[in-house]
Amino acid sequence: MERQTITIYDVAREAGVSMATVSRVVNGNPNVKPATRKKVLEVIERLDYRPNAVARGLASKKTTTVGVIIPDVSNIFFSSLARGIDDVATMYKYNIILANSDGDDQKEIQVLNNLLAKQVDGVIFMGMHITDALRGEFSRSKTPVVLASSIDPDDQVGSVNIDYKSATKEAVQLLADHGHQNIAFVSGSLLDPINGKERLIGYKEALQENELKYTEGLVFETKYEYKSGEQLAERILNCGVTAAYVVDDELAVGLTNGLTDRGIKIPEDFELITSNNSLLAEIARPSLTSISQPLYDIGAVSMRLLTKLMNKEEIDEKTVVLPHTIIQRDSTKA
Amino acid sequence: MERQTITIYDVAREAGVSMATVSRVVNGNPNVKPATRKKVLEVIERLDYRPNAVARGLASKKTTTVGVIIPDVSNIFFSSLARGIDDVATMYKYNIILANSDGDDQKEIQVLNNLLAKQVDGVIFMGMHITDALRGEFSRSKTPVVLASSIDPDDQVGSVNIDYKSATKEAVQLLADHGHQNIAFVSGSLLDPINGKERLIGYKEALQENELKYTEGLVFETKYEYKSGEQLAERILNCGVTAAYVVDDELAVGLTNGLTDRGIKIPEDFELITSNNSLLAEIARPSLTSISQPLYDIGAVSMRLLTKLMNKEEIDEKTVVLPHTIIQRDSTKA
DNA sequence: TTGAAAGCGCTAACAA
DNA sequence: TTGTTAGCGCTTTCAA
Repeated sequence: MERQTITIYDVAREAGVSMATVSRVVNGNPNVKPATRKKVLEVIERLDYRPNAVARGLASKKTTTVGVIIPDVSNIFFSSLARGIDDVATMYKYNIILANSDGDDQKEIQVLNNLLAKQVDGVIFMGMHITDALRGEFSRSKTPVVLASSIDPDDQVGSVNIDYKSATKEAVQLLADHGHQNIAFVSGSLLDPINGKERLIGYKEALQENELKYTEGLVFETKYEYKSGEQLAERILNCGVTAAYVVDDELAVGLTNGLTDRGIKIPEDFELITSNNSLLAEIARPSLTSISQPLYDIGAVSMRLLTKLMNKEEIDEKTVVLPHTIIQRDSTKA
Repeated sequence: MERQTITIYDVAREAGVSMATVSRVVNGNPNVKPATRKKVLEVIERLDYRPNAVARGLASKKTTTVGVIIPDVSNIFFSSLARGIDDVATMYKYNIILANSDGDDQKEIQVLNNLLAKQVDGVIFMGMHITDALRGEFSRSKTPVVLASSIDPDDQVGSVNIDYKSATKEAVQLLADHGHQNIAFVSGSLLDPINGKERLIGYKEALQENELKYTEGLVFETKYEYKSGEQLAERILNCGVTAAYVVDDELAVGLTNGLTDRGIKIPEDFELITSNNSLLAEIARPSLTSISQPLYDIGAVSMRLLTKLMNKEEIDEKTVVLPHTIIQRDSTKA
């Protein structure tokens, strides 16, 4: 009783038409007489025929699948992007192959090649920085690539981001407006362009416009982890800091809890602004004032852009910048 | 200057061997003379040949891809599972196609069929409940299926879970030990077997063993959302409840914050235990005592089980039950 | 150890 | 409107 796979050929024979005709009705080609279409559809139904997407992919050179390279799905920041990507992908009848890279340069390349071997029609990449090697792989493949919430100095590929520099500047400005003299910049690796090029510059500009001195001692480089934030509390206090701009929510919550555990009152004694407005910012106590990056939208728009690239549609602008706002919560004074 | 795709045929010609031989060396078939292998490898390198996985899939009827149906990647509970799945998948050279279902019965079926059309070698399903329709689809396809953190009364397919009943019982026991008379059971839909069959029974058993009366009024059915938890605080207090077992972390944090906002001191006036030990339980203030489900491991073990199923290996037990513990934090008294 | 050749299930000219 | 016929790029007998 082995279940026999029904092929297009079986349907053609049963319906008394050619494979081509069956293929046409399956693909919604209008050049089929209604009566024929009806007959074929009936047979398809009766035989429970399901087209084999792999064969289709080989013949048409389209897999309706896109590769998504993500540092870590279990990180709420990236998974929010991923959700936006998948929803739009589904909307356009694509599936996504999701591959975790841990932000590791080697893995990223390996994963990319694996994805290309699977003939994905496009790739969405999330990562903190783009190595030359990776850039090389991108450009030698003809497969369209879009960076989601990742920036590349020379934008050969599409990308969707917010204006990190301005956003940071606004956040730091808000802190300066509240009279803080020592405002910390709490970041992940400064080698990542979003931190080192965009945000840090925004931070410096804001300081400058408020006639505050920039000191390297107030720039804290650490990991995007809850624990790291917690541990940072002590060091930050020792530096006489009274306000901080933090680039990551998990880190920010760690810092918040670390400060609170040391008896610091937020926002009375210390004000803090985080960057991603993920659920964590809302959940934390006190809840965290945050730059609102439209994470879901960044994912969604990235995928939308990718569909255009895959269709070779005319693109007005390969580099999309989405608007951001600042959501005031309880980690800053009203 | 169109980049010509290099096929196995090109390699064969350049190396002066047949396609079959190239195929053998690519697939590591030992029946190739070392000298020949070397020659072929050189040509592959020189031409930068990359095998087309789609063609391979069509010819071999294996895609080295598995489908993963997930209610929502952006939910930390599921994304933790997903991470475990992907890591093991990578280890065994599989890729995952991730598809969000929103836990919607219709979508689940649609997504499953889509995945099967793509000829995935196996499917991992996460979802709160399995409808008959879905069960039907599972059994009529020959593709192996594993449920990750989802239970099915008649276990036709593989599954990996913890013992929800016992875990719940232990949690409620701990609350009863602390002298609480009115312990709430805060759940998602009771129609979902994990809640309605497993956990609720564990709750009832614990009550019974402590000679506490079971009242429907102390069973709260709501959504797995932060907001829902927050809103529940008022209702719960009105019922004279002094302790709660909550099935979901997001919900639990919502409830915790809702209670705290109303001036309730946790754990002094109210004790609470949650179920998933995700990052949220750690981040919340007070931090939440939680059943520790090894989420990553459940995902990892599910995928491992699936590889066995796909290889038609002998399985000792299709239904895996992983151990759980209770992590004591600050939402319960020491 | 190697090669020839028949598919895998479908799409897409091209012809009719 | 429909059918014929090449492939798509690879794996896998079967023979040599």
